[in-house]
Amino acid sequence: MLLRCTGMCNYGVMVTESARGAKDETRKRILDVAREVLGQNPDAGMGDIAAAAGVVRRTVYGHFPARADLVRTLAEQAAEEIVVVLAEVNADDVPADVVWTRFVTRLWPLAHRYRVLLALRRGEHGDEIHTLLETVDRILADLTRRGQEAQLFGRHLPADLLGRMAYSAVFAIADDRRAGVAVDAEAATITSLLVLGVPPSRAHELAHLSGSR
Amino acid sequence: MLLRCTGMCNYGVMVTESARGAKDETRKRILDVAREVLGQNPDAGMGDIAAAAGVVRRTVYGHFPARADLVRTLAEQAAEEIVVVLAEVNADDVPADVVWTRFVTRLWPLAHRYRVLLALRRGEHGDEIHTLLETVDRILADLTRRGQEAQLFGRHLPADLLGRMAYSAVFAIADDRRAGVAVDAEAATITSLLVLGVPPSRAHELAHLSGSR
DNA sequence: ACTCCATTGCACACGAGCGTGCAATGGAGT
DNA sequence: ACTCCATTGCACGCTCGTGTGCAATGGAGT
Repeated sequence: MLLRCTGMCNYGVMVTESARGAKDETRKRILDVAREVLGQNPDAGMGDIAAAAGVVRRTVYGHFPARADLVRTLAEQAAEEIVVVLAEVNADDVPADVVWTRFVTRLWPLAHRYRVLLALRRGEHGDEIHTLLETVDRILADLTRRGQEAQLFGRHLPADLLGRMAYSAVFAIADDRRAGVAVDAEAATITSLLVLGVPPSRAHELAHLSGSR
Repeated sequence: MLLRCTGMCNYGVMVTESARGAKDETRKRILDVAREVLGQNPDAGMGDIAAAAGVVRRTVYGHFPARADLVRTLAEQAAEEIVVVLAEVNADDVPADVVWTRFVTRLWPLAHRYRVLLALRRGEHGDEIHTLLETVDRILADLTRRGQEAQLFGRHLPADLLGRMAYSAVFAIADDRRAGVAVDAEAATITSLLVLGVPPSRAHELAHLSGSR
């Protein structure tokens, strides 16, 4: 009952390396699979995840004491990755619409990894996840506001909501099963720019430049 | 075990009117409350719904033999209402962008009623609801295609996906708790038009005309 | 007063998912 | 060979939501 260790414990002790390596590998696989499974069905149980990962339910509990821990880890990873991308792309001396274009372009290939965030936003853990995405939302709101003040983005919606709409549009596109044709990064970029109120011609121009980079 | 009667049975027999009237009233209240409750939390149980409706759990089962029947009824109602609005608004001799504007304007005041559809689309009943919305999606896809062919809408996305994006944008706006300011129909209309690739100036013009009708 | 009947307030059985405990297995490192 | 230790397999107990059964209540219509 002393120091509950959720996840990474005795590092620095570093046992034989490959023994621990095996365990980490399993843990990683569980996380990868869980991201996929929960992305398609947020209500999937530990049993489903375990089966999909090729292990027994009991094993999952060996890595994550509770289902909530697994979900939280997943959400934290996703939010963290997005923040990193955002930090790399966001520069004050670059026009907001260009920043946004680069952001979406960078985000797109990873978008399927974050379906879990969208799927989880509603349902059970709404509040916890909302907290995790607060940082993302704030950065996005600032960027959007900057774009509005530079007359690059529209003012049809308040900045915070507008930012949320624009990037949830990206996820919505990536999310859409039953796409007749495969949708590419350029289409997603254009759509999100349109949401922001960027004129179609400019949106195409931006997306095309970024796409052929 | 003979003829299972889910919902409206012995009509035409019409018992004393107010006795049945009382029951229908309760049923209606349950549906109204369930729409609200399930809209906020798709995983809400029969107990939650009953409590919110001010009745006992057992009573709900008196009106809907199973939880699935309740949600199906809700989904059917919502889909039906949307189809009706669409039918009233959609005319071949009216430009697609005008039709769309009228559609969103008519839909907006009722949008909160249909959050349940969005909330239910993922989770448990995805397939059933998908079927119900097939009609809506088809009409929307046709309309969108018509707009694209008339050069009114963009071609950045295939027509079916574009249509879905545009009207899910409306629901997304209506859905957004934590809106600093109340968002009005005009803002929602503009946003969905932008998604469709309508130039901002034209989008504002359309939304404004429809708003001051 | 008498009769319907919608609602109530318990009772129960059932299934599903969670989280835990513990002995057994088996592979990789020494 | 011997030792770790991650994984397994099966055992529980627990909670929670579902759906059903049945007698009791009480109000509204006659």
